[in-house]
Amino acid sequence: MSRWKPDAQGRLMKAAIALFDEQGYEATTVAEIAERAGLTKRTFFRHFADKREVLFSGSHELQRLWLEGVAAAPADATPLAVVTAGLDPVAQMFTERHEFARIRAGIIEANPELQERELIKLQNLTGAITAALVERGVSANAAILAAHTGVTVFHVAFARWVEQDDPTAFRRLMDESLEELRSVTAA
Amino acid sequence: MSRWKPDAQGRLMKAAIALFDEQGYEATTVAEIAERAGLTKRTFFRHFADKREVLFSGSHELQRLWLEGVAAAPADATPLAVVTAGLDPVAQMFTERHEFARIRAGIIEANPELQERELIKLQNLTGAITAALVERGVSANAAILAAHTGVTVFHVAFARWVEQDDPTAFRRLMDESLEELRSVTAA
DNA sequence: ACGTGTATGTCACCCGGTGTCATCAACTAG
DNA sequence: CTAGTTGATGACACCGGGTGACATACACGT
Repeated sequence: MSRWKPDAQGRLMKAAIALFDEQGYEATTVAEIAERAGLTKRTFFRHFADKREVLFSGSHELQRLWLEGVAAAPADATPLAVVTAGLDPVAQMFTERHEFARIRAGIIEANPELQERELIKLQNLTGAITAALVERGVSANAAILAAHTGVTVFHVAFARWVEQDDPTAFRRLMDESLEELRSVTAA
Repeated sequence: MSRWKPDAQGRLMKAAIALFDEQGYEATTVAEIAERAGLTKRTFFRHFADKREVLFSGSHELQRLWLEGVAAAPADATPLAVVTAGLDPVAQMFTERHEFARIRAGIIEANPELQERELIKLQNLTGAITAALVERGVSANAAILAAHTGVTVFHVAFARWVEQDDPTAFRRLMDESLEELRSVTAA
């Protein structure tokens, strides 16, 4: 027996999401979240850098999966093909978590603070993908634009995916968005 | 004679930028900014929704100019051509403020909080351009992707522009970024 | 001269976030 | 078995961002 109940971080995340969903993000204090998890405010901030971060621990996993897909792309693939090679594992992960993603997206949509955090996570992701491309020998300019394009496709498709009911539609929605983007940018 | 010194908002902006540049964003308190402007903390928050916003009052002007350019685009232009029609007035405005833009960009680059705010301003801009396109009869999907593309081009070119010394290079850098993006997305 | 509107000041308050020290079970060394 | 160490947590004081409520004093129209 350990001294503390296990998985304090997970308890905090669950308590936070439940409270945000019940009564809203702003109306929920960190002390409330901690209390529901059987902990204190000070301990919350030992596990999460700030109140928003409790909703974004998954962004690391997203980045890891995407970069795995990038690393697995064939050596002769175009920069954009390398980026989109990351979409397969990503789609798979999200498909298994459609309901959770919807609840979380609803919370974020209602709060500009949380949208800001989401956007900077996507920008960090863009930066990581750019670095991976440069590592493969892609020029800095092409890398940054290919990464931006891929993340935009993900972002747009994600928004469409949470708005509809089919959990398996994510991969298809990303392909459609990419096709539409191609047709928009075609001179 | 009016009771108060004129342009309280402008004084607050100038005081804020000076202090952020001198001693950093985090190290500067709102009370300090207000004091340098001859006002109080409470009055600062009557002019700006929060501490970050004092650096972003220009985003409204950017959006206004861009949308003007969009409105002036020929009726038969492609969605992306409509979006990029906004880049002319935008480039002109920034060209006249290269030095200011550099200082401000330096402050923002040093602070994740400020980067978040910048990103959501760009997202708001994307939304406004999307709405303008839909208003012109463009489909929602094409509109959102064309707007994202245009804002990405602006964003990438802006970062390159503040890193070099020629104030007049902005328009050219945007054209180059757009060309690179086209070549990246070309199947 | 008298109300009305408006930008500001004052003050009290809440909450997010941090630094510091104490606590106490689990582990490890001897 | 005992003593020292480690590591997650609690307790507490504190700072700064942000807000609500009320007071103040000039400008302006009547």
